Amino acid sequence: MKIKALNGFKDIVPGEVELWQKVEATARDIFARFNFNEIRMPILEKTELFARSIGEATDIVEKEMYTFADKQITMRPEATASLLRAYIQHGLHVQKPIQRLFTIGPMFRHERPQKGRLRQFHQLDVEVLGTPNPRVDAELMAMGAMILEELGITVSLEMNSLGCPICRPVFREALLNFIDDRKDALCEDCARRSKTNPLRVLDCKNPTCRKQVEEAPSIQEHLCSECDEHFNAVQGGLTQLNVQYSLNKFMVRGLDYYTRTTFEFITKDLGAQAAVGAGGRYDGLVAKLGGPKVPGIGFAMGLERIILLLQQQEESADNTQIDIFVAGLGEKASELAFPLAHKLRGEGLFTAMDHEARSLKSQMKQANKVNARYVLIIGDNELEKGTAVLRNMESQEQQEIAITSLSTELLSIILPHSTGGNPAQTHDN
RNA sequence: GUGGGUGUAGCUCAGUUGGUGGUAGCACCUGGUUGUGGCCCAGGAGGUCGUGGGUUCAAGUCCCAUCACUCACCCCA
Repeated sequence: MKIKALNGFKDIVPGEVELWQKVEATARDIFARFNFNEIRMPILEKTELFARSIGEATDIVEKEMYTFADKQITMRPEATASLLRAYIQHGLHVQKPIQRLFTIGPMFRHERPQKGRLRQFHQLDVEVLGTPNPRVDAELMAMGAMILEELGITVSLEMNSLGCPICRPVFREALLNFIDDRKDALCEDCARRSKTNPLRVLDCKNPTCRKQVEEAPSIQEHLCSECDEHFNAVQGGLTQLNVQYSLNKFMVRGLDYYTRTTFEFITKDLGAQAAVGAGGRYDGLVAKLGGPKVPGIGFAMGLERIILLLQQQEESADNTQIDIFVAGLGEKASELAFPLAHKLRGEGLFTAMDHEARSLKSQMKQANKVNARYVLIIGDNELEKGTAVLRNMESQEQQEIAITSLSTELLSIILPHSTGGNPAQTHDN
């Protein structure tokens, strides 16, 4: 009986992992350009943290969390709660009044898996803490758009405001009245939602609900003057930054903590899982978790969904490269080649070699397969002469090099990777 | 949690009315003269036909169950 990965859990194997590296590298690069700092948190937290931040009555907390009940600890279903906990615990607001933070890592939710939805999935998550400035809202959306754009993913950005503790209850009341008038026409789910989280009735997918809801009151017309001013300023900022967006009065959030600005990056190409990224402002949350009274805003993107979109676009995967393949022929030569390869690696060369004592033809094939730029051939002939043969795989030219000065000679001929970085990133040229 | 679809080689898949598992493609290994890659050719290796029952002289094929995967609902990134 073979042991397989758990349902909803996936391995990322060579050939696919290169795409992940590309996405993460692009995101990190852009985070740096926007002056964000990385933070990493543990995966396990006290269950209470998520109950308090995400909301007791949300689906995530009610039935989707991986919890060790006896220990009252839970594997994080999202990043914001953990990040804020760390922010509060380390007093980061004292060190710097405005913190711009990002994190990348796995999240866990026990849902039925489907396309673009796994039980362990990965998010990149961004939070700006310490300022209510609407420019930050616009800047964040612009950054999210830039990441997706540089990856070559086309999405639309939809935005709404959910108001604040002052104006949202007023709107909620108006909405409840509206729903009450036509509750018979709404689907079962919406009947339930109207009690638990009436705002969610607005984004029901059921066509008849949708039709009913078209006439529903708009939150955008119920905003208090501060929220309305903020909402307008965010839109002004987006225009200044030349970010395309559309307003969607039906867009609400499943998590309790959002206030004012909310937004989603939507794609048409992922079936039911349309949201590639989503986020919004949560001005009361830090205080609610016992921290300072600072506003915050953030968003998360689903890496699996981004990867799926990239895979749909182009089958181009990796081409990792090797600087030199060391081919030893015969026992004596291999005896010399083995430590030589190690030395080259120490010098910074990406070096491959085969330990199975195979034929030269076979080793050449391998060298070709791993994309080696050069092959160094050491056999009995060479040992006698005190030389080795260096073959340029592309030009097919070969030259002899004295074994005594081998590594310095090689280094001068084979320039190490100019980027010095991950070979997966050098595939552009 | 609720529905639908699909399970044959590492991957993508053939498999006729039940009659010994494929000459299929990709990938892998070894060869095509003595020590040179990509192309081509030849050979090789690789499978408890998801699992467990049942019908039958005979089941990959029919029936039941179960598990897994997958899509959708729900929810969300």
